[in-house]
Amino acid sequence: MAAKQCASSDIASVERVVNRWIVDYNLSLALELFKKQQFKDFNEVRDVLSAVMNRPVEATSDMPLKIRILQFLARINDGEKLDLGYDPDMPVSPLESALLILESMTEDFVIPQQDCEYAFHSLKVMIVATFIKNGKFDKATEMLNKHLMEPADRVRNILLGLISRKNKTSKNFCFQLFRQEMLAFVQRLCYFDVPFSFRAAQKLIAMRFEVEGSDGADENDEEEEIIPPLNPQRDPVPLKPCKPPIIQRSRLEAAYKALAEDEKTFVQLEQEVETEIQDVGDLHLELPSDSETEQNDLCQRKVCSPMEASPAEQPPQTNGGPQVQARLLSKQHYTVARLVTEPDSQFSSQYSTALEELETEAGTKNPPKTQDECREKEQQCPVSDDETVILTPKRPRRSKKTAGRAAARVVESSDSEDNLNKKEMREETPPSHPNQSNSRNSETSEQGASGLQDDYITPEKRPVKQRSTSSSGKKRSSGTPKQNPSALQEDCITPVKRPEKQPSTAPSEKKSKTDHNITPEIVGETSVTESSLESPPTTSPQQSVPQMSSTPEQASSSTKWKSLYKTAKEGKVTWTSDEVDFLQKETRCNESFRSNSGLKRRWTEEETQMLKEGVKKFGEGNWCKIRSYYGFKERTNVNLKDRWRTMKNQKLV
DNA sequence: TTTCGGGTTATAT
DNA sequence: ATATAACCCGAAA
Repeated sequence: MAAKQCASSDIASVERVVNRWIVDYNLSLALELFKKQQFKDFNEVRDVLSAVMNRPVEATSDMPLKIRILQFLARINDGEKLDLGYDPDMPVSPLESALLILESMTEDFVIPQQDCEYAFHSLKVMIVATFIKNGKFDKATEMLNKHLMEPADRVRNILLGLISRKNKTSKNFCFQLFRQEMLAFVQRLCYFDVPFSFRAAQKLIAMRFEVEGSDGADENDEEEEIIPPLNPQRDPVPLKPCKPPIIQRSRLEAAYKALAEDEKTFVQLEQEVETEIQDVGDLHLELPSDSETEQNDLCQRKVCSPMEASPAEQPPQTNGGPQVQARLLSKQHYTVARLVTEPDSQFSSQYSTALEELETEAGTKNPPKTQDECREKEQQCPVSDDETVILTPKRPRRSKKTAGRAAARVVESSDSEDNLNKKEMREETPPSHPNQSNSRNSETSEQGASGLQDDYITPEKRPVKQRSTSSSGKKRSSGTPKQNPSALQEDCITPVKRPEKQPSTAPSEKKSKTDHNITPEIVGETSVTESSLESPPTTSPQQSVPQMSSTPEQASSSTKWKSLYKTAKEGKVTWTSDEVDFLQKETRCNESFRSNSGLKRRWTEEETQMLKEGVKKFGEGNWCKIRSYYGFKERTNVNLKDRWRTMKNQKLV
C-alpha cells in the first residue's frame, strides 16, 4: 500500500527533480549563451525552459531568482524589438517589461542598492533611447517623463535633445554595451552554479572516454540516465559522478548539526564542502562566469550540490525535506517566489519567525541546512545572492500584477491538493508553514496527473522544435487558462508574439561602437548637454531660439553661450514650451547656473563625479580626454583642471 | 593644442 | 569684508 503511494509519488517526485536538473542546466546554459552573445541559441534555450516549466519542477532556493534573471535577460535581449510583447495584459515594450521585472526583483529579493540603481537607470535610459531610435518620439517623451525625472540628469538632457530634434540616429546608446551591462548586473546578483546535469554529463563523457573499449557505450550511458529516474528506489541515479557529492552531503549534515549549536563554524564547514565539491566540479564548465562572485559560489553550491549529491535519494525525501526549501516550481517559479511572500501574508509578515519554523518543522536533514545556509549567506554575502526564496518574504508585494495573480491561484490550488506529507505538515505546523507546503502541493498533483512519462521524456526532445516550442508554450497558456501558473511562466519567459528574431534587430544593432552605451559626447551633435541652460539653445536652434540660429556653429560656443545666456536671462529669447519648462526647472534648481558669461557656474555634483571618474580613468592632466569623453560640453579643459585643483584643495580627492 | 600655475573675479557667508 | 570656487591669462611643452 504504502509502496504504491510511494511509487506514484515517486514518479511525480522524480519528474520534479529531473526537471529541476533540466531547468537548472538550461538556466546556466542560457546565461552562458547570452554571455557569448549567441542570442538565437539563447532564445531557443529560453523556449526550452518555458516548455519545461509547464511541467512540475522542484525548485531550489535560488531558482526563482535565476528564472527571474533569465526573464529579465530575455527581455533585454529583445529590447529593440518594440513590437514584441511579453505581457498580454500590458502592452509594453520588452525593455519596459524588463523594468517591471527588475522592480519585482528588487522587491522580492535582496539586491545591492547601488547595483540596482545603476541597472534601473541604464534600463530606463535605454527604454527612452530605444523609442527614439525607432522614431517613436512621443513614446520616448512619455518614458522620459515617466522614468527619468531628475532634471539634473545629464543623460536625460541628452535624450531630451534627441527627442526635440527628432534625431533618431544617435550613436550614443549602444544596445550591445547595454546588454553587457545588464549581464554584468545579473551576474552580480546570482551565481550560476555548474549544473548538476552538466557535471554528470561531463563525467559520463569522461567515463566513456576511459571505458572506450566499451561497445555501445553511448546507448548504455543514456539508458543510465533515463532509467534512474524511473526506478528511483534502486538508486538509479547513475551518476557515478555523484559519489563525491554524497560525501559532501553527509558532511553537510554533520555540519548543520554543528551549526545548530554554533553558527560561526558554518563558514568553515562551508568551505570544506566547497573544496570537496570543487573536486567534482573542477570540470568546471565555463558556464559559471568565473568572474566575481566567489561568495555566491559558495553559497550556491551548498544549496544545490548537496541535493544533487544524492539524486537517487531525492525523490523519496523530496516530499518531506527538500521541498521545504525547494518548493516546487511546477509551472511557475514565479509562484514559488510569491508563494512564500504573498499567498499567506502570514509568512511574509514574519519573515524571521517563519524561517525558524521552517527549520524546526522541516526538521529534516537537507532542507534546513539550505535554509541555514541561506541565512548565513545573507550575513556573509549581504548582497543578493541566491537564497532568494528565503529572502523573498522580505516584502509582500501586491503591486505586481503577476505576483498577485500567481499567488492567488497558487493558494487556491494548493489547498485542494495536498498530499501525503503535506497534510501532516499542516497539522503540525498550522500557520506559518503552510505556505510552503501549499505551494508545492499545488503543482505536484495536477501535473502529475498528466502523462508523466511523456512529459518526462519531453525534455530530451527539446532540441527538436525550437520555434515551435515557444509557440506551443503560448498556446498552452492560453489553452489552459486555469493553469495560471504555467501561463505566467510562459508569459514571463517568452514574448507573446515572436517576431522572426532578426528582422527588427537589424536597425537597432547598427548603433554605435562608442565606449559607453551612453556617451555624453554626443553633446557635440545634439548640442544638448547637462546644463539645461546652455543646452536648450543649441538643442532647438531653429525653433526655440531664432536668434541663436545666427550662430549655428558651436565654434565659439562658450562665448556664444555666454551672450545667449545673458539674453535668455533678460527674456529676449523665447523658448519652446518644453524647453522652457525644462530650463526653468534647471534654473530653479541651480541658481548658480550661469555659463561663462562673466558669471560663475558652479560645478554640479554630477559633473564633479564625472570628473572624478574621468581622472580615475584617464589620469590627472588628461583634461582634454576627460572632457570629450564625458561630454563636458560647457566646461573647458582648463575648467576641469581648475575644478580638480579646487577639489584637491578641498581634499575631496 | 593642451596643460599648468598664478592671478582675477564672482559669489556665498 | 572675507574666503573661496570658478574663471582667465600667459608660458611652457
